[in-house]
Amino acid sequence: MATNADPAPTKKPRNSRKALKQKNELVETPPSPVSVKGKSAKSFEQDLMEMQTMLEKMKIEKDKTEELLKEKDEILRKKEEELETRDAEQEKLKVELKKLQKMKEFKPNMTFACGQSSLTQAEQEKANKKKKKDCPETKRPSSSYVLWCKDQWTEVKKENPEADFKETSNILGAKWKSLSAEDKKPYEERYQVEKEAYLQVIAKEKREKEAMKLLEDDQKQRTAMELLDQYLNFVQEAEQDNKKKNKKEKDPLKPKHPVSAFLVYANERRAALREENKSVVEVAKITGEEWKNLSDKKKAPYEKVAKKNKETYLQAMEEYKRTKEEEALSQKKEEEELLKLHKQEALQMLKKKEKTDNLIKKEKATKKKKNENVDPNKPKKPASSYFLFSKDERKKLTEERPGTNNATVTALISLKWKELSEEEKQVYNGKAAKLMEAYKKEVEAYNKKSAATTSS
DNA sequence: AACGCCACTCGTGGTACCGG
DNA sequence: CCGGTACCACGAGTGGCGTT
Repeated sequence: MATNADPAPTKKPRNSRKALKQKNELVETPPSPVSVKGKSAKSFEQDLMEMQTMLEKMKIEKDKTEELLKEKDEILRKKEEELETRDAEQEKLKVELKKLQKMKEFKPNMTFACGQSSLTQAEQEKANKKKKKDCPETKRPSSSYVLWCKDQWTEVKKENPEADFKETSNILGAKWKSLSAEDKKPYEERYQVEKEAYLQVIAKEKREKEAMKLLEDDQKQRTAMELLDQYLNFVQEAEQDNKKKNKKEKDPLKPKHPVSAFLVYANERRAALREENKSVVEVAKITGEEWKNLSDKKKAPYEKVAKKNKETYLQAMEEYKRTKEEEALSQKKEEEELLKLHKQEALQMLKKKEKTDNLIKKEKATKKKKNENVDPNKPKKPASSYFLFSKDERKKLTEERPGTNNATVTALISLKWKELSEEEKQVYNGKAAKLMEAYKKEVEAYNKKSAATTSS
């Protein structure tokens, strides 16, 4: 009975859609039972049938929704699995991150020249700037105009007390323009003197810098090797105590932070609360709550203690800072001494380099002189047979295939020469022999001539 | 005057401090 | 894991100084 009411229930995707439609139809057709009441019993059987089919349909519907639910469950499960794997991945990443962070703590007792150079560059710049401020000879000299301005400023200000900076500048500018060359001369001279001194200082610094760079370059290799060694050691150690928590190394002498009023209170309450078997977290929560509700009057004693703590902390901190500064100062001095030593070493190196450079230069110069000393009139050696062939062939080849590069052309010539028959070679050999004869005659004549000039 | 550089300030976010 | 506080590092913004 019910089977014919159901068109095709077993397949899923399409049916589920149909099921929905059917459901809607069902919802839309409720008047039948209502009308049943009003109408006679003769349609009762019909109603029963209808209800049965309805029931059947609902059953199917239920099955389908159950199936749908199952599918949903499946999807959810998959999602959960995905999340879990993602969590695992995150955990992995965390571990990696921790490793990386650990790597950050790699503190070799030296720095490689690369990093060093960038570091020292920044440091040097800073130091240089500070130096400029500290000692006047490294300061860029003021121009003659500025020097003159310094002299004239107060005077102009006296004459024009109302004038502000801009106006005073304008007056000075006008005055300077009207000044004769002679009046400007002393300032110009002063500027030149200062400039000269400044340039010397700069040149010296530049030279020292160069020398230091040389030294650095030289040390780079050695440093790199040692650094590599240290790094490898570090990696090994890092892997060994990877499980151990790695906290920053702290200065044990540094005074500890003062305990706040709340912490004083919490510490006092802790013992009692722990006796009540409260957990750590509970204790924290309870003390926090209690502290919030505590009146100012009751808080006062704890605050007093905290205040005292802070005072002693500040005192200790001051003392600590002082000793630290002293340490830093002595260390700085040491470093400066070392730098001096390095500088000397570097300068020596530079001298050595300059010496060798000079030697090379000299050698080159003497070679050049030798060449220059050679009489340009002295007959030149004649071209060989291959040279003559090459000249001809090169011309031909470049005409035949323009754009071919020289190296290829030369290679081709060489090949062709090797493939050349004896007869063909003989042509070039003959030409070369003739040239050689002519050359010999020229040399004879030249020798006679030079002998005559030198004897006279 | 115009420009670059430097020191300083301020706000913000992060962290250490204590206890088990 | 919790509380309040102080400190630190860092970036952005700003005023002032030095140089041309």
